[in-house]
Amino acid sequence: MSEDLLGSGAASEAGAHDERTRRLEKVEALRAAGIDPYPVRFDRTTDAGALRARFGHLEPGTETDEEVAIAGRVLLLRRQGRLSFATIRDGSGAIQLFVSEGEIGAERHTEFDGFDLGDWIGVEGTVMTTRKGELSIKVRGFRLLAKALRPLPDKWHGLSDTDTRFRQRYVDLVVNEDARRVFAVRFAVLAAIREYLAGRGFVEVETPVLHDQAGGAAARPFLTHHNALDMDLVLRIALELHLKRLIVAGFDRVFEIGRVFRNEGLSTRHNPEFTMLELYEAFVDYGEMMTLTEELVAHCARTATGSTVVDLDGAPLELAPPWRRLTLRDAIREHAGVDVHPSMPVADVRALCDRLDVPYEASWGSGKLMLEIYEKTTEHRVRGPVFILDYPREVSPLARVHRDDPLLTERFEVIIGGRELANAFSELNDPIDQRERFEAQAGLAAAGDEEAHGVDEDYLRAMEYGLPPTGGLGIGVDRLVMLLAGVSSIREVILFPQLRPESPSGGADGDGGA
RNA sequence: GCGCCGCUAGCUCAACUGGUUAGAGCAACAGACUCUUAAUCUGUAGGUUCAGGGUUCGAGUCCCUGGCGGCGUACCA
Repeated sequence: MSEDLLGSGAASEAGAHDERTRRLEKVEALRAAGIDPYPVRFDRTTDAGALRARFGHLEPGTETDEEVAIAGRVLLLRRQGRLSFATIRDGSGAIQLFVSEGEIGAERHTEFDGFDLGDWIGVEGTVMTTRKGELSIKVRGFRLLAKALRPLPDKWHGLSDTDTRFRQRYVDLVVNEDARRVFAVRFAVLAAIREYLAGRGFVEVETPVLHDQAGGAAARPFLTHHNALDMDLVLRIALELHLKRLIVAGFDRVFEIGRVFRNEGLSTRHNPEFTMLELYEAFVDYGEMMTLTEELVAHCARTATGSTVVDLDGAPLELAPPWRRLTLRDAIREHAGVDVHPSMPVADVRALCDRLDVPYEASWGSGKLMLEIYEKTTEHRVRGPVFILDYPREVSPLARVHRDDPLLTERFEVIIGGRELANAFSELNDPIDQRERFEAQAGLAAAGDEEAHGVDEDYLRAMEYGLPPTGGLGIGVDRLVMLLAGVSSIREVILFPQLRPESPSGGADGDGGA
C-alpha cells in the first residue's frame, strides 16, 4: 500500500525521495499501531518564552515540582543512550527537553528517539535545570502532533540560496535566526506606527484597493476586470485620494496602512506590491508633518530596536529629532554646485543638464528638469536624515502652491541613505487649481506618459464640498523596516516577495502589464 | 530591458591550467553512550555537477542556447 503513497507525491523531487519515503513509512507504522500522526489538538499550559521568563534564573541542577505541558517543533536531537536531549521551539522561543529512560521506561524512550527533526510534538513534565544550568523540561509524557515528511536544511548553516529562501519562506523562518529577527522588527514597526498615531488621535481606516482610475502617484497600475459589472479596474497605486475624501467628510485625522501595487521592475528597493502608510491631518501644513515624521520614525526605531541609532552602510546613524531641513534648491547647490529654479528659461536649465550629464526629454519643463538634476546628482549622495523641501509645482500635482513662491509647492521628501523614505505636503485644497493640475497630467497621459493619470471627477466633486487645510504624509513602510532592520534588499522585509514562477512552464505570459 | 556573476548530495561547501572512480561537514541509515547542547565516537549509503547542444582522446571545468537567482544599471512624483 505504501507504494501508492510514495509514488504520488515525491516523484518530481527524486533527491528528497528516500528521506520522505522513510518518514512516510513511519507515518504508516504509527497508524498501524493506532497512533494518529496528525491529532486534532494539544492542550499546552505555557510556552518557551514564559518558562524562560519565570525560571530563567534557576540554579544549575535544580528540580522543581512545576508541571507544564508545552508544544513545539523538534529542532535538535542529542540521543545519548538511555538519556536523550531535544531542543524544541514554539512561537516564543526554544527550550530543551530532558528525556530519561529512568523517568519514562525503555519502550517510551525508544519511541521518543523515533522522532525526526522537524516534527511537531507536545510534551508534559516538570521544570528543571541540568547540571550545566540549561533550563529544561523533564519529560513524563509526549505525543506527536504533526509528522514532518521533509528534512529541515542544515541545522547550523540554514538555507543560503536566496531563491529557495524566498520561495520557501516557511523553511527560511524555521532555520534562519536573522530572518526571524527582521520580521520581528517589521511587526514591531507596524505596531509602533499604530500606537503612535492612535495616541495622537488618528483614526485607522480602510479604503478600496480596486479603483476605476489610478491616481495619487505617478506609476503604471496593474489592470484587472470585474465580471459582474463588466468593467476594467486597476489596483491602487496610492492611498491618497480616498483618504483626502475622508478629510472632506469631516475626519480630522486619518491614516491607512495598506498594500499598493505598481507595475514596475523589481529591484533591491522595489517590489510590485508594497506597504504604504499614508496619513492626513486637517488644519496643519507640511511643517507639522515634518515634526510628526521625525517623531514617528524615532518612535518606531526605539520600539522596534531599542535605540534611535541604526547602522547604515557600516556606520551609525542617529534618527532622533530634529532632522536637518534643506530646500531642494539648496540641496542641488550644495551637491551639484549649480543654482536652479523653475522660473529659469527651459533652455538655460537644459544647458545645466548638459553640463551635469543629466539626460532629459523634450517635453520636460524647468521644474521637471530641476527635479531630474536633483535625482541624478544629489539624492543618492545624501546620507540624512534630511528633509528636502519645496519641490516644483510641475512635478507635484497634488501639493499646495508654496505660500512664498508660485512655482514651488509646500512639499518635502525625507532622504535617508540616499533613498526616499517619505513624501509629504501641504495638501492642495483649491478645487479649481486641482482641476488644472489634473488636466495637465491628462495631457501628459494623452501624450504617452504611462505614469500620468487623468482627471478624477469624483475627487474634484469631493473637493468642491470643501477640503480644509490639510497636511499629508506618505511613508514606505518596507523601506522604513529595511532601515531599522539594517538590511539592504526589500525582499528581506517582505514575507513572500514577488519572484518568477518556479516551474519553467511554456509561459503564455507575453505582456504581464495588460 | 541591458551588463556582470552564480547554480555541484536533502542542506552548507570543496574539486589546481581540461586529466584516475566528483570529495567533506550536517542531515539519513546501522551501532556505542544517563547531564548533552552544532553532543561525541565507529561504520554504511547518498550525485542527470540547472537543462540541452557543441569542442576535445578526455568536460563539474571551455564554447553556444535556454532556465532560475544575485548584483549593477535603466525604470521608479
